[in-house]
Order: sequence, then structure tokens, then C-alpha cells
Amino acid sequence: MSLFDFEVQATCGHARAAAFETAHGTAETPLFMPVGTRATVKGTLPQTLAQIGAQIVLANTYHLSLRPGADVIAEAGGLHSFMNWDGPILTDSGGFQVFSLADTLKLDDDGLDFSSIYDGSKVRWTPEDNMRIQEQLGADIIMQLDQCAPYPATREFVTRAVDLSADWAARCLVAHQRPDQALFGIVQGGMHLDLRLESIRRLGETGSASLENGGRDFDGFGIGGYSVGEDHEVMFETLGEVARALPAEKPRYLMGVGNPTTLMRAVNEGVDLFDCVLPTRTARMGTAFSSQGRMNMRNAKYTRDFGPLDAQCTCPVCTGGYSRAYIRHLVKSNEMLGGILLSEHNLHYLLQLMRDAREAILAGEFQRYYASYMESPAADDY
RNA sequence: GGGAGUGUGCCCGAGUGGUUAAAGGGGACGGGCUGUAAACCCGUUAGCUUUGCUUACCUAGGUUCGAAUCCUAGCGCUCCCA
Repeated sequence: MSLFDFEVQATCGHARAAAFETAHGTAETPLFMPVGTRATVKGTLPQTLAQIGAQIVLANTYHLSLRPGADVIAEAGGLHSFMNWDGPILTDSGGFQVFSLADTLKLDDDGLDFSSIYDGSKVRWTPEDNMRIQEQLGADIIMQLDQCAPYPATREFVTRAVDLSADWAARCLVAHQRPDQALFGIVQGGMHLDLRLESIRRLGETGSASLENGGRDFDGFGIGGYSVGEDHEVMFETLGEVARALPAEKPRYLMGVGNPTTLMRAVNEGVDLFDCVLPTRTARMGTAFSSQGRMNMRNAKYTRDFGPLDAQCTCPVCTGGYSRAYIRHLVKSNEMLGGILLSEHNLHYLLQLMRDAREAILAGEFQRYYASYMESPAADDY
């Protein structure tokens, strides 16, 4: 396989099993990607990530460019060397942060101005600046700068976000230089199917134009702007059509999702990649995913429960002698090990869920696997 | 033996006559978390026949229209002097 090849190995209904080649190794889909915003998956050692089978890890351009600075990371030899993770890395552009937490944001024809959440200093980004920064960071997959519309938002607002994101996608594609980095465009359009399809059409147009000029096409597509506060069902009204309107021969990445059942349903709709802070954040707050549904480990009922978090789980925590009672104690005592163990378990849970889905697709048994999952207590997060 | 102080809800602690079923913190209990400014945020924490009633600020009496708040006695604890 050559770099960035996305080889669909099997399909089962809309669900796909595929492999994607990066400069730091192959990733097999469907795949959940742990989030390490500040070049660390909170509470989790890189060696642990490797042990539980993480394949791609995320990092964030907004946070890292402000602290410690893209130049520092470049000087360290890039993100892989800096964060001591040898596997594939994906950097989000930081567009999400720029729009969600910069209250001093100013947009103009050429780019945007915002102030740093760390020290208030003024920062200016054009899409070209953003590409240059992500090239300095050196991830294997980088994301275009985009605008993620909040929910609810007026149709006019979402339309402008689609337009701006499409415009920036074209500029990112032109500005993107490093041959060892894949660039993903991002679909916006909120909950409006027509706007989503328009967004996809423009990304396709941009890619074709680039190819005609001897340039590159996007190597994959992010599906952004979902999971921003709407009900699950609202997302699924359009997600399937949106996913399948994207080129079949490229990875489809549903950004910021999510909980186990949403992942399963999205796989069933043809999505390949996911990232979410949920497993690690909820872990630090005391929640465990399990085959029996979510567990709040602060609950008194676990005080004398000396069994593993999940008897069916093969993760190092569940097979390593850590009991529910002990983990509850750690969480209640605010001991950091509680969050560490739960993070490892939750990440493993989602990674394993996707591995199982992949196996089922390869075996041509995904429909049965999916139906049995949806009927199981694991699907309680709906 | 003498003197000074103190006693508040599970714990610590604010409150010195009415708007106090009682601030604030802790603990306990429960909920939330979705391209991470989150080891964070929110709620509940006397009982009941619950738009109200009952019982409550060491105990027992008293003053007052009204007391956690003032007075008397007792009990407990703390400190100082002998």
C-alpha cells in the first residue's frame, strides 16, 4: 500500500472495514482515535495507548501552537518525538476552539483574529498560516481550518459556515506542502441535508480542480458540526446520507463522536473514524463504560463490589486485579490513579468495540453483531 | 479551689432578639460530561397527611408579642491562676 491509500477490505450493508496508510503506520477501520489535545491523552502513557491498541492519536493545533508553540515542537523533531508516540497522529486545525471559546474572534475576508486563552495575546490565522503551523507540528493527518456552527443556529449562519469552510478548504489544499502528511477536508452544514450536500459538492469541486492543476486531492473527509448539542436522532436523520455522499474510496471521519452506541450506529451508516474526549473525560469524572452499560463509579453500590469493572472486558485494568470497590475508593478519594485506570479501561472499551465491529464486517456478520449490540445493556447510553 | 471562655444540623463553622429550617466549607448521596481552558460542573442532605404543619441550635426553667441569640441553674469541654 502506498501512502494515504485507503483500501476498503470489506463492506457489510453500509458498514466498511478498511485500512489507511500513513507515514507512521497503517490504521485499520472502523477506528476510534483517542484525543490528546495538548500532546497527551490525559492520564494515559503512550505505552499504555500502544498496549490497548490505539492506532491514531489526536492533538490540537490551537492549544499546541499557543503553548508551547509550534516552533518548539518543530525543534523537538515534531509531535511524534515530542510526545514520545511513534504511531500515527492527527492534528485538528483548532477551528473548533477558535469558534467555540474565543469571544474576541474577528473574521475578515482573508482570515481571523482571536486572542489566546492562555495569555490574551492577539493571534492572527489565515488558512495558510494554519497549514504552516500544522506542518510544523508534523502530524500524519492534518485537518483543514473550518468553522463549526453551533446548535441551534440559523440556516443563514450555517450557510455562511459552509461557505467559509469550503473557501478555506480550497486555500488549505493549495497551501498544504508536506508530502508525508494527509490533509482532510471537513463537511459542514449543520442538520440541513441540502447544505451538507452542498458542502460535499464544493469539497469535491476543490479536489478536482487541484488534481487538474497537478495538485493533490483531499486524502479523507471530516464530518464536522455534529454532536454539538442536538439529540442523537437529529444527527442520524442526515448522517447516513452525508457519509455516503462522500467518496467511497476515502476515509470518513465523524468528528467529536462519541459514546459507544453512537459509534456503532455511525459505523452502520458507513463512517470509518471517530474521536472524542468522552471516554477520557468521563473516566476522570468517575464513569466507566461496560458491556452492561455505563457505570458511575461514585455510586455507593460499588463500595463492597470486589469484582472487575466489566467481567467481559480484556483490558489490563479488568484483568489486572483492580476491583470496582478499589476504583470507587480511588475516585471518591480524588486519587489520580482512579482517572488513570478508568481512562485506560474506557479507551480500551471503544477501541475493542471498533475492533469487534471490524471483525464482524470482515466476517460478513456485521448486521447480526450490530443487532445484538443494540439489544444489549451496553446500548444504554441512549 | 479561683478566674475566663465555650457548647449550632453527619463534621467543622457563621450567626448575639424577629426577613433563620439556620450562611459558608467538608463529608455523604445522586446527576451531567461528545473535533478537552474540565482530576470539572450541577443538585439533594430534620420529619410529615408538603402552597402548609411539626420538631430543631447541650439540658431544664425563665424574660418577651417573638429566643440559636437575653436571664437562672445544671451538665460537658477549653485555657489561665493556685
